[in-house]
Order: sequence, then structure tokens, then C-alpha cells
Amino acid sequence: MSIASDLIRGHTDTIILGLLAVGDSYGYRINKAIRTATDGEYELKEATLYTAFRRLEDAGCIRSYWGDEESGARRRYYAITDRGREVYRQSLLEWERANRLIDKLIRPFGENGEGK
Amino acid sequence: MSIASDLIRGHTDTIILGLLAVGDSYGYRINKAIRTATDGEYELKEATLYTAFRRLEDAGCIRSYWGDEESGARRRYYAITDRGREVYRQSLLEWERANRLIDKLIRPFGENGEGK
DNA sequence: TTGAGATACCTTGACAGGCGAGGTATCTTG
DNA sequence: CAAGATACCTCGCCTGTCAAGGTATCTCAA
Repeated sequence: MSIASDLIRGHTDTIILGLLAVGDSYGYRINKAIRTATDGEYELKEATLYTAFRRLEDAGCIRSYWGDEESGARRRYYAITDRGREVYRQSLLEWERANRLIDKLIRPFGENGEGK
Repeated sequence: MSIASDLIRGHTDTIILGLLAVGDSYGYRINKAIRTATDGEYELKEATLYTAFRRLEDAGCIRSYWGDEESGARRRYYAITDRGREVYRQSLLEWERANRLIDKLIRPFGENGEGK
């Protein structure tokens, strides 16, 4: 079974920005990269992915342009912007903070789930 | 500034179950416990809290009963059920898995956010 | 005594992100 | 020529969060 999407929610944008920070890419490839990176444990649904692109572009975090493929289906490439890099950095920090916080909140016993 | 709630989303139920695993409690106190535990960095909004109680009770993870306060405002106490404990255990495991997954996805470089 | 502030509960309606379901078009390969 | 991969996209529902509003009790100071 795959991971509950509510646990990933809020990370979608960061994941995409992280991948684009390595280099320009396009939707289909980003999606595959995620599936591959997690050995199929997680995948972004297409609808989610394209919603995120829209959102990130509106926010000025990414730019897009059509690739000039000679053959094959057309691809819309995305590039991260300076603002995108900044947002990405911030998100990493936030994630670390949230991570510590959640870990603290989730285990009132300190150790594991065994209360008694 | 407090943590983005999208990062905590999906953990609300687990946090509540974790607290109830220690012992019965009621809404107001649970809320304060969370604020205190995080030094005010995070707090559950009341609406969110009561929605969660409803959800958890419908799912059979908690039971509720009215306290018999002699004075002061009436309190509705919540108790975790066996099913609740089981769900809690599972959630802890899921969180660990998700944690690893997100950490992997969020940093395509392996180290930190610095791509170049 | 009256008013503020803490304790304690609750509901309504809006919003945002995820995603199931559906659609388009191209290329490759059997 | 059909199937499957590549590649894009939209519509509408669902779910969790939360701002805003409400109720009632108790305490304590002015």
C-alpha cells in the first residue's frame, strides 16, 4: 500500500522544486523520477502534478516553455526561478522544523507507542 | 511564525490518539498540552480539534463521556479504544515510512538544498 | 456588582490541495 | 492496425483546516 497522501500534502511543491533545482524537466519525467526514487512507494497523480505546476508558476517559482522536439509528443519544460530556489530553501528548513515538532507531538511517551 | 498546517495535516488524529493513550482527557486540556509541548510553536485550532474528535469517534477509535464536575464548565472526556490503539500504532509506522520517503524526495542532491 | 478573562463546549461555511475520471495527440512495435 | 508508451490537460468531488461566530460557567479585581 502506498503512503497516505495527507502525509505528503504540503510537500508536493517542495519535491518538484527540488527536482527542478537539478535541472529543467517536464511533467512526465518528473513523475517517473519520483516513482523511481521511491521504488514505486509513492507517485504523484497527474492531476496533482499539473495543479502544482500551475500553482508554482502563478507564484513565480517556476517558468515554462515548450520543448522543440523533432519527433514524439510535445513537452512543456519547467525551469526553477530565483524565487523558486529561495522558496525551496525555506521549505527545507520548515520541513526540518516540522519534522522535529511532529516527532515530539506524536509520541507523548518519548520512546515508542507502548504506553502501558 | 508557526508551522504550515499542511505539514502537520494528517497527523492531527495521531497526535490526539497519542495523548489519549496516556490517559483520558478532554478537548481544552489536549489543546493546551499541544501548545505547551511545542512551546507555542504549534496549536490545533478548536474547530480542527472538535472535527477530529467527531471523526475519531465515528471511526471507533475513541469513546466520549461527560465528566461529573461539581463546579466549573462541563467537560467531555475522551478515551482511546482498542481499535484506537491499533490505529495509533499503525500511524506511527506510517509516519516513519513517510518520513524517510519525504526526506528522500525532498533532496534530490542527497546532502542539503545547495544544488550548485 | 460588574466586567474581563479564563475555562469549556460547539457549529457553520469557505477554502485549498489531492485525485478519480475523463479527454487529446503522437510515436513505436508486434 | 491495435496496443501501449509517451505526453499533455481539465472538471468536479472529497476531505481536512480554520476563521468566525455562538453558548455557559467560574474567578477575581476594581
